[in-house]
Amino acid sequence: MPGAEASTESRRSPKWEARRQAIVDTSAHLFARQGYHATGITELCAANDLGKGALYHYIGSKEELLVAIHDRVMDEVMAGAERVVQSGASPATQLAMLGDELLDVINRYPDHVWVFLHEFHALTGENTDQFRGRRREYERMVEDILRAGVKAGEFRDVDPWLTARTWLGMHNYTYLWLQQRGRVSARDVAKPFADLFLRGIEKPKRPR
Amino acid sequence: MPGAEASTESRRSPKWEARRQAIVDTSAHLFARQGYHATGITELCAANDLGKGALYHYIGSKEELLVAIHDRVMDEVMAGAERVVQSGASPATQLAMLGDELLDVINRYPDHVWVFLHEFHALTGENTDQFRGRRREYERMVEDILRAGVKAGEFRDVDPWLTARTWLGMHNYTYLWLQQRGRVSARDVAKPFADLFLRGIEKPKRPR
Amino acid sequence: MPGAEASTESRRSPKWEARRQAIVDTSAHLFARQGYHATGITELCAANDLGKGALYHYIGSKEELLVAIHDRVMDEVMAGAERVVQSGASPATQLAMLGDELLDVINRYPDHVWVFLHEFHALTGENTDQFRGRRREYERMVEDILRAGVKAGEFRDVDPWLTARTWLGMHNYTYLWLQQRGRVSARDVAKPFADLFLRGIEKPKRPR
Amino acid sequence: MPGAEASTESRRSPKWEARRQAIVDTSAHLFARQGYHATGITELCAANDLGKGALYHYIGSKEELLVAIHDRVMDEVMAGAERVVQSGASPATQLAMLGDELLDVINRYPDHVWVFLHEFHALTGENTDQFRGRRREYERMVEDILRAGVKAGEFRDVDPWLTARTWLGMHNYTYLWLQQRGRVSARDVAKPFADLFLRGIEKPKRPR
DNA sequence: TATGAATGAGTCTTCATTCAT
DNA sequence: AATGAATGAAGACTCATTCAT
Repeated sequence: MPGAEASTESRRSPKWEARRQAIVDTSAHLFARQGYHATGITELCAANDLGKGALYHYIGSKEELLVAIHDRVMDEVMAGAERVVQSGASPATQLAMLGDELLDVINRYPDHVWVFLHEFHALTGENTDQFRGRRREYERMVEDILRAGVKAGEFRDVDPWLTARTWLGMHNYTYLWLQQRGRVSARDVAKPFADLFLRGIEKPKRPR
Repeated sequence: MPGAEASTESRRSPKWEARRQAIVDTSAHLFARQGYHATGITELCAANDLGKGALYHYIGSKEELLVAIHDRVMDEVMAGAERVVQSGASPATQLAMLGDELLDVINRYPDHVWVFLHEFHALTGENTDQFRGRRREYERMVEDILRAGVKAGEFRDVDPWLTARTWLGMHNYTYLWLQQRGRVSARDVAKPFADLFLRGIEKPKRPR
Repeated sequence: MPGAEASTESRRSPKWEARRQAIVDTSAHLFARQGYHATGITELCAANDLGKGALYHYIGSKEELLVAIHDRVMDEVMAGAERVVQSGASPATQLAMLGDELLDVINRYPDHVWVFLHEFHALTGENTDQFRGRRREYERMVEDILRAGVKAGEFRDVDPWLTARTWLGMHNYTYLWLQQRGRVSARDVAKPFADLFLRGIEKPKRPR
Repeated sequence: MPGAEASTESRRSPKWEARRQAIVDTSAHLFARQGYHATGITELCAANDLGKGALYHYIGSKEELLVAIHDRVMDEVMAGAERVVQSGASPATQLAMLGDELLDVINRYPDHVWVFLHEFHALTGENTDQFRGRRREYERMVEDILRAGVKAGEFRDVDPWLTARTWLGMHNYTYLWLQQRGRVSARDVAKPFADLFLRGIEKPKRPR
């Protein structure tokens, strides 16, 4: 059940919703380049060609903007994970698919992901809890796939918790450079990643 | 040699240096927990039990503090890398050693590393350039080891640039959780990392 | 005659006038509970179930709203005073009647009176002058009754100016608590007030 | 136990304390003339010849300023009431003394009292509760004196609750005009007030 | 060495009001 | 009659930094 933006029916007009989305995207770009705290409301106004009042008409508050960026990322990431889980493929295949999906999100939303991975601390109160929860949910999915692979004898007897974090580090960390190279698609990275990782955990035919 | 703290001869008394170092460490802790921008000078004063004037006597400016934290990390990381390079070991061994050293730094300076990986954007002017440079230098060392391993036929024919970033992601990303678990030492993580990574890139005896 | 609402002929349709009056009353309630400055236009819109444009169609400006509330109070108060003066009763009776009338207004328009007594400062320009004038006019009526009573030998030789303000204080101050108690009518308060006040100023049969 | 300003030992230097008090007084004047909400921080800065940062160094927040003004009034009022209660005089005398004390405060702190009586709503959270409590405490003292007088047969059988509010209205309302006249002292008003009020509630020798 | 008062540009946010639709 | 997007000045408050003591 991905993309649950509180309610399916928007409380505002589609025009408002579209403009808001544009503002969220523009702001994500600025936040990614300069940092959340270092980017002022005035700067956001200029970038969106809007007065302060008008900007607040769309965003509610600066933190709501941050939440919207986080949502964008998490919605996409969880949607991808959902597709993988429901494919019913083997653990190894699922892991490769999951990498594909994750890098695809990082590739399509580099700014949003940057913000997501850097500015989590700027969230306050229940926003913190909400995203910590969603993040843990995703991490557990990775762990579960690993556990399944180990149980099925497909993978070595690795520590699922630690190995999941290894996998996550490899993939998440790409937000720093994924778009620097003139690569055609996220697959160009996801493929070698899956190669390396699966070789790294696969059960050897004969003990080394 | 690494760790060029502007000049080898301290411009201040040892007492001053010691106090300054203490302030840097205390501040790193606050920055790591709350973020650089979210931590005010007044808060630093309270944490260090010092008035504003006195604090500035030691730190020069808030950004200098940030630079000092970055230095602490980079000095340690580069010192470790230096030891590895000068060991003259095989590429695979060097990679394992490098992981050991890196995780050891992350383990010993979790706050500093957190700040290092999160607040790079807060640096301005030539500070930005300086650390970008040092970071690239380290990345190139990883690439070089990989390249050497490929050349020596120890590793598969992987892309050194991409694979270096894979390795860096795996290891750097541990700053988020390395201290959460009751692990005894950084080795407990470095060992499985090396296992997984080396299996992932080693040249198979027979083609798969 | 009181209640000069700028002109006797309404410039707008009766429907418009009715709706405007409803808005004035709703707004008085909000102003009384939260204060004039603390109540925003947006809040007034919500309370009246109207958009901003529509609200302004009826109110002209926020200050006009405040003026209308002041008018409501002053019109009622002066109308009551007029009835008293034209009764031709004795000074003591007139004072009692005036108290009845005044507390009746405070009882029927608690919100409006609250605003009237608290937010006078928020009026600007000639609005300030207008209501200062009407207020003084009322105060003078009280003074006049007292003066007449003294002259007629009904009251002691009190200072009319000071005694009028005593009377006003007693009565006006009730806006703070008049509705808190489950009293049936304003008379329940007006009667003891008149008792106390008239005893307090009546000419003693024999000097004390 | 009047004047309990949280603690007797000030946490700041006497110089700071003095400057703060001066700011409180200056601000009370502005608030009294223009209203709390209508007076901006910038205006307070100008009136106190201080920059924004420096002003906040002394006041903490605008609401703290409001609290300080309220405290000034309540501390003085309660101190006066305490003196009266401990005099052990008769109810009638106590009532007269209390009027003296109250009008003296209004006379010495006209601005503070204006703010106290007008801007109570601007307080938030526990500040609201605190002052509501202190105010009720004072009201109860007036009620108690009246009750004692009735019980002792000194006063008629009046309703203490209602009569206390009558007394309070008379006296408090003077804040609007007490300083307008060139009166020498608060006693010039307190005396006629006590005369009127005591005659109004005294037990008649023979029933009227 | 150390204090803390002072600075003033900067922070995010809200305001009453207007106007094209 | 009514909408709600847009304005931009003003709101309260915080910031890193300086400097007389």
